[in-house]
Amino acid sequence: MSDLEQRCAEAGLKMTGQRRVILKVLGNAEDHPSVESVYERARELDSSISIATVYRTLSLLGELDLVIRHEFQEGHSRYEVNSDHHHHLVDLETGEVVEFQNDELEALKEKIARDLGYDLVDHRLELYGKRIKKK
Amino acid sequence: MSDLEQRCAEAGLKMTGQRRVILKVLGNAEDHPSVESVYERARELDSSISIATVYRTLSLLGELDLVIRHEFQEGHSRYEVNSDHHHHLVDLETGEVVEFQNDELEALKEKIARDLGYDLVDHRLELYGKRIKKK
DNA sequence: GTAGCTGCAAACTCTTTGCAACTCT
DNA sequence: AGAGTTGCAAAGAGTTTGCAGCTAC
Repeated sequence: MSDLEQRCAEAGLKMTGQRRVILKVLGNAEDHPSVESVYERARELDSSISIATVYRTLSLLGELDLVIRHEFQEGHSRYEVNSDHHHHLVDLETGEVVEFQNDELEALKEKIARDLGYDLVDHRLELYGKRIKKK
Repeated sequence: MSDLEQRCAEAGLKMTGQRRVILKVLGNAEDHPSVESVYERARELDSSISIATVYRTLSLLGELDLVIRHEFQEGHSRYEVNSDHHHHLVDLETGEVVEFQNDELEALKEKIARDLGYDLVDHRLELYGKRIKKK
């Protein structure tokens, strides 16, 4: 049983065939797939799966904090398994997503929220850039 | 003629009654109104205005960089006039949006992008928090 | 005069939901 | 057995668009 399946079981979710497939797709993903992509990849493993189930499952997994839902400026959601905390830089030319992490940044945003009189609950930081061409 | 109207004219937009009304609503807004809010406020000034025109106008103004379109995690867009650069902290309990600016943060995100080999073109930073209760 | 703008309604995209059948525990 | 899950199709929210008439320039 995969780690994700384990955590779902602990949360009281029934481990159906469809869920196993979706968890497998998410676990194998090396990118940040859209709902549509998850659906397509899942269908390759079980062609009877419906997109409603994909939506329902991703939404459940999001509530359990097993996955993170992103809304990059594209008009739809993308998902990734919630492992280590990091942020994203989106390559505007290729759509590729680069992950990064920066402690100074983490401390700074906590401080900003506190100075404004708020407890930081969540945040969103995305950079959009173009690759510097080497000569 | 307002500054916004001036800039629209320079961009070659026809200054219709509807546009004047929408620009006035945006200029007077002290919050970050949704399309629906802009529509409602505009209708108080000209009850014949249609929501399609509001969408079309906001979209045009966005292309001209006269307004900024935000997609806070709410499922719809919000707009504000593009003046000084700043970021937003969204109060999760009231939906209120607090603006802030931080030079250290600006420098840091430039540095992060550069270190990853990218020229920073755009970015998005939003904090979501709850007001610290005073006893 | 005419290119551009408008209101209306229909269409579109992404997402959610009611329901009857099915399945994991 | 029974609560939870599924596929399907319909509905929902937010947004865009085709079209015929109108208006700023």
